[in-house]
Amino acid sequence: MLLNQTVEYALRAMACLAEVDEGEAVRASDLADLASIPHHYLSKIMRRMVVAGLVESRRGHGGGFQLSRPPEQIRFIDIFRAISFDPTTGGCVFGRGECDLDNPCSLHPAWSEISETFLVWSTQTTLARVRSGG
Amino acid sequence: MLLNQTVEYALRAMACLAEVDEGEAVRASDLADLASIPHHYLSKIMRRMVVAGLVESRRGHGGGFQLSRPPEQIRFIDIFRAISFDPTTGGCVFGRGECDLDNPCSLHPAWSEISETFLVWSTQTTLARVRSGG
DNA sequence: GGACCTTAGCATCTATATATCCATTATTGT
DNA sequence: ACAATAATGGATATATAGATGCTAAGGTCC
Repeated sequence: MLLNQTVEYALRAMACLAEVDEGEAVRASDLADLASIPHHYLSKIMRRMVVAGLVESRRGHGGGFQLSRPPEQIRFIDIFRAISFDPTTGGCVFGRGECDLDNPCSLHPAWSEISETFLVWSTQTTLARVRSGG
Repeated sequence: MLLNQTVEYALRAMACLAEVDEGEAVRASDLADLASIPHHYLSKIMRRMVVAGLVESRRGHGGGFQLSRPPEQIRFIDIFRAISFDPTTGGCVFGRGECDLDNPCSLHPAWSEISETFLVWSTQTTLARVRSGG
């Protein structure tokens, strides 16, 4: 798969949250079932979403998780960064410090092409895309 | 980073091989220095390239590795598949069996957009791109 | 044939990602 | 106040990725 397991889980969980009515909290265990994610592991992931400010949590009876703002204001890249998966920090594929736009390594052009594309996609795609299904 | 470490190493090593003159073998240790890859780890990666038929190896004095065919005939996806990183086998991000084009999950459209893009890129980009630097 | 070079293969070790368990804390409803 | 509910946090287990070391096997050169 293109992304790692945790990133995939996070995306799925957030997509599920975006599908439920706003103002309604979803319990961690329900979310786990809904998105087919190991219950306990999901808790850890959701915590990171809360810390990043993407999700609000309520404890106690009737509690659960819900998006802290409208789906159209939550970009995929926000979710990625919330779990420390930052596509922009890749740097040179060669790992060479001296590689930059002025003095690019041989892989640079081909690499930045796809890397830029991914960055743009994750910046422009929001959870609203999920709800509309478009 | 977008790709995992091993995929990145493989890409770097192959790019280095593509840069040297054809017909000239590069020793594993030289290649490791050139591409900044741990020596012993590179050996394992190169073995996979040999098994996949992308690279030929010669033992003994004057031996080493070299591409088994011209750079323009080695696609990035060939390299990825050689180390079991196959971007096409991702399937549904939701992990739902019932998700397909007729009955897509809510993440499907957004997801297949970037996933298709990556597939096309890795299929159309070859090591020739590395040599020309374009 | 013998000395030397270089990949091949295996076994192992460490780090990180992934997953689980359990006690604790906060909140709600009665 | 009490009991039930649900997130939180820490400790720990398991799997996989990443890295290393050593010996064997194959090849070159004199």
